[in-house]
Amino acid sequence: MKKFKRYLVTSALPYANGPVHIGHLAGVYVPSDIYVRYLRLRGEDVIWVCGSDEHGVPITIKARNEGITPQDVVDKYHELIKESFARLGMSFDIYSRTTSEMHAKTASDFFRTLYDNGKFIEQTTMQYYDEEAGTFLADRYIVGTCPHCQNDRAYGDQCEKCGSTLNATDLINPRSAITGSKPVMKETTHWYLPLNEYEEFLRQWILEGHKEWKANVYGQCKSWLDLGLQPRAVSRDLDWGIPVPVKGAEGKVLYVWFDAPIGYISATKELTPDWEKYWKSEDTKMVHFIGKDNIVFHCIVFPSMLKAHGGYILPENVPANEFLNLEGDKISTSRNWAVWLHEYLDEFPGKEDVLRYVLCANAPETKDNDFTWKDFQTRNNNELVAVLGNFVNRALVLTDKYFEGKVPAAGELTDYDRDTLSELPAIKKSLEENIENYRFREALKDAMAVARLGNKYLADTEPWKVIKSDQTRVATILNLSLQITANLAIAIEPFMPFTSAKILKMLDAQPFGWDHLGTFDILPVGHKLGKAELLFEKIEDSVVEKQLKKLEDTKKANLAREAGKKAEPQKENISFDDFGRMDIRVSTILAAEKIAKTKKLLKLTIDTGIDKREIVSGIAEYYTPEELVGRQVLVLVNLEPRELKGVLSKGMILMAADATGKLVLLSPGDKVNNGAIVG
RNA sequence: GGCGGGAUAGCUCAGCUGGUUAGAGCGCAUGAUUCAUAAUCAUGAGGUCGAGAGUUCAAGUCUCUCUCCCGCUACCA
Repeated sequence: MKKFKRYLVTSALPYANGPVHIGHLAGVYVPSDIYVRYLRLRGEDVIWVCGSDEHGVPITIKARNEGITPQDVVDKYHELIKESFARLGMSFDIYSRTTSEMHAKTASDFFRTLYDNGKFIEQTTMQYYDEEAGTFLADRYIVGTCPHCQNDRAYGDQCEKCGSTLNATDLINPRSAITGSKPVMKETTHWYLPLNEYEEFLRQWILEGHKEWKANVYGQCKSWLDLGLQPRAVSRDLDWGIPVPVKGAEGKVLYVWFDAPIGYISATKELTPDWEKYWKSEDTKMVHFIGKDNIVFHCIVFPSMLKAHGGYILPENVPANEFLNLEGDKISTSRNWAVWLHEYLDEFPGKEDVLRYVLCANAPETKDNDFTWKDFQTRNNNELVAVLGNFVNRALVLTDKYFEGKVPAAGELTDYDRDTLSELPAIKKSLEENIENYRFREALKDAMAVARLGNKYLADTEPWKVIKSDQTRVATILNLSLQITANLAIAIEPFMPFTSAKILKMLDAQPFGWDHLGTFDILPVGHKLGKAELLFEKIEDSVVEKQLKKLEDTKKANLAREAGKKAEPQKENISFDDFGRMDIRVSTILAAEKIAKTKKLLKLTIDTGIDKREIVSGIAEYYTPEELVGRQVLVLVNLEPRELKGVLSKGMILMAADATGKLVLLSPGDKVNNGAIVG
């Protein structure tokens, strides 16, 4: 195996348009902190860089909605994120931001190098332009009527009501989100990174060279490569971001996905003048910690950028986690369905490690996982309090009671003592292997095994009984128990640094290096211990109930918001003649069948009274074919026929969307003959 | 529909290149114990490894088909 001299660890840059929640933590930051703390304990040369990702359209939109500047938005969240990370003990060597001067220069130079070396394709296309604001409009800045569901607040890239993916040019009656004016098409030039030219290199590097990557990561990459890569635009028409450093590119900035990963480089530069050692030496091991939504950018796009630039090393591994759900539902910032880190820290002071423990023990390493407050409570009470805290407390209290809080001398060891101690090196080995292979859940179990070992040792040796007959033996037992406690402090440090520090304080000791793990003379005989205190406290049902109530309230608030949503504003007036041209008839569904190879489409055979015909309708998600047959519905029969998936659809079934976007059929209130005119 | 990931004890998950009676933590039952935050320790119950077929002396592990869940993607007149 390749031997590395130093490590460069990066964690996905959190996007500065909101606070950090438990999903971010479990997926990215907690695992990377564990990894980095472990490497440091081993005395490795390691740096860990991260920072806020502060460019991009969503931030400008948020700023506009709140009536503040984009800089205000990112300042606010950058500070909030940075502070809450620090409070949770995230041990970044640097937590920077992409609005820093260093980053602007680094990203700009990076682009310029690629530009000068002819690595980009320049392409001129037509895009919407707002003449009133004098600016091109990003997809998100164009609002119009969705061609699918008639929602007149659809965005240029997506309709949030029906979930359709759109192109800005699909919108009916497009208007600018900035001024409300009607945009015009105008020529614009952009630069594209021809990813297709890197396909072969990526294939070799990933598919051949990194078969050891996690299944989800490797699989995603293979999927992308097999589909074939397309050139990807790296610039945008926007006034928030890093200006494209090319003459004539005024009003254009680097695409946020181009500049964000370069933020890792900028942050390293800010951290150390030696930055090149970490980015350009083959004996540096670079590891990107990310969530699964970032796989393509870190495994395909960024490596292609680095390759195009030349001189940079590539990541050795990209351990991406899946997603964490909350109480059975997907975490959502917009629906406020999350446990926010800053709120947790305020509501659970002194319980930083509890969250770290629970998120690691239940991390979505191989598949999406669920965070529940009940599980949080159970793990705290039955594992942290009962196993870890209890063992440390027992060892210290017993020493205090029998030896006035001084480390007693170990006499001759029994076979049982030796058997117990021999477990530690094995635990250490397993712990190391698991961390080095990014299996943090298993690694945490190993660390906890040290405490379990200690509890078992005390239960089996029964010092509280032996003390009546053999004080020397008890001295040995407690010496070993305390050595195990010291071992425990080392083993849990990467996972629970606060608790580790507390144990050290109780032992009145300085941090031990990783090398001491598995040894039994860490604490010298006669050493006076500090004061024992409880490491963890039980979490009562009422605390859990309070959090559940909070989430329930969020749900209620969301429902109320949905229900209270104002109806869409009325559309422009039309003439009676316009209306008269629509031919809507009452019809009966005679047959319904799912169209193969689609998820939403049903082929309906209907009796319109005029004839029997087929209509394709996208309601398969809401109605089964069986329940449709025999129902009377309203049908727009003179709509231009259109072929869908090989079936000619002659007309449209009228439906209404409820608050959740679910489509509901409309039927006559009483039985009416087929063919009856609606109007 | 295509692609990727997942489906293993009540719950949360390990099971690497196929090899003896399928493991862990929590929960449950029983027993032991009282130094400890009613914490601990031991023992046990509990699994046709999503379904079916195949390859093999041998399959949770490989192949095929199917079902369900998650993500990306196509489909919505």
